[in-house]
Amino acid sequence: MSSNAQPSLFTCTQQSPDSHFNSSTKSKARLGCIRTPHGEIQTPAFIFCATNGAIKAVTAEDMRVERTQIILSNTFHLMSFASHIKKLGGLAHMSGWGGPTLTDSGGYQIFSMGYGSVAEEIKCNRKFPGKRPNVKISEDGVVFKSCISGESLFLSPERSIEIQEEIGADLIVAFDECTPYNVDRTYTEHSMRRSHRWEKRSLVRFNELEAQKPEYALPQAMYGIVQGGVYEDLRKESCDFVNNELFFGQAIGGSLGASTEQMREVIGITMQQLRADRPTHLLGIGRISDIFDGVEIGIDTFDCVHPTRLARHGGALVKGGDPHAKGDAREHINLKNSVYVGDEHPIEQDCLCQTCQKYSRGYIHHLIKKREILAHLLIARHNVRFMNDLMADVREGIATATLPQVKNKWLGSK
RNA sequence: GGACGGGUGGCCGAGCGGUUAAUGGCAGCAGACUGUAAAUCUGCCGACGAGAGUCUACGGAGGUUCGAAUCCUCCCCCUUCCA
Repeated sequence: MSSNAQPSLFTCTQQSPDSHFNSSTKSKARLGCIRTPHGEIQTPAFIFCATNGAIKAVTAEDMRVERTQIILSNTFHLMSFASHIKKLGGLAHMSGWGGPTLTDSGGYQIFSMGYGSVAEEIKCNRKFPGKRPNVKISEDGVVFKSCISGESLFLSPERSIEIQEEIGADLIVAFDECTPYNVDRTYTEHSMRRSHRWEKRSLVRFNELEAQKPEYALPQAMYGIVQGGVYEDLRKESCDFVNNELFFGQAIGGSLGASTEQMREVIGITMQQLRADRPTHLLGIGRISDIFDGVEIGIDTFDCVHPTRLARHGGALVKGGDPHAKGDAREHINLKNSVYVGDEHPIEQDCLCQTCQKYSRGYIHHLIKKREILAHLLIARHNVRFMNDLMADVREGIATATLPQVKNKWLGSK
């Protein structure tokens, strides 16, 4: 390991030229580079979720082969293992990945551990108000009752940062609470202010730990998080907070609303307020269309479980969406569907992933039906490459002012 | 030849007088999935019908009963045990 590693650095290498995304909106898409002790990330980039320190169903080697730049793991899921990770050489080394990594702070679990179904609560109108018997939040921090083991776990800003220091990711995230959609404004406001206080404490602890680090230890860099739910004034207040604290980067978190339209609106408002000299991450978002929306307003990085989870459920991402989809257009094909029986074509004819080089849809369909694990590996691998190629194309589109054409290629002209 | 236990929808398997077109599971057919409690979850799944609904169904044939997959009789198959 390098003994004199430089701290992480973000440079914006190209602000979008005067390419107009549509007649009325100027694109704020930009190219950048995040240099970390474990390597560089060309942005816009997609970050894959390796929650437990592993991408589900894809080896680190295969992630690399399929042109992955960075992966993300989770403080909450790794907290009881963190000291061992340090002994094992840190997240990047231990996992065989070796490249740039990021850890999320565990703030999302304050939310997800509280509610059974994450997706329903974060954006949909759940019929009943959320009650969270498994999570107790106080000013000090959060006690989680693990629904798996039943044990009580405690996370605070200081604890989260200490754990993230042990895990050793290049990029770490301040401890916050991801606010649900279905809470009132008062809750969102109080939660946001508490998250701000927590983020300050995160920063204090982070700076202490960085200052104490021995020569050989790799420096880390911290992201602040913007909260405020769907409320414009709260988002602004939160942006002001993040802008004024000494974070390396900034992430947009919390509930982004109940619909794609609302999400665009919330992110749009937020991006108008955030400073432009820091790398900006959009937490938890990763549909193809959402990525274009985000890139257009200047988001640099995204992370999402969608590509890898979808793969395990039989969904393979395809350019232009599913030609067989009956209802709403969707961005993937469902290889479980019987139309793929005996289909000799690869998932995508022009895809260069290892799966598409060798395996047919018909074979993968068969593997899914027989519940062979290999199905997960093959589809996940394709989806990983798909996202990486998408982002590479997006970067190319920004560089050559052809982003609208790139968007059309990946989303179809519908 | 005798005794015992069985034969239920594509398969396995509950039910043992009415609320049963018939619990479950598997298989099948779809859908969902956005800082991973997720190799998960949801719906459909006898036939015809868009639907209301109408048929046909628990080995076969009779019978008892207002009413039978469930009780009785005979027959046909199968398991195990005894000769």
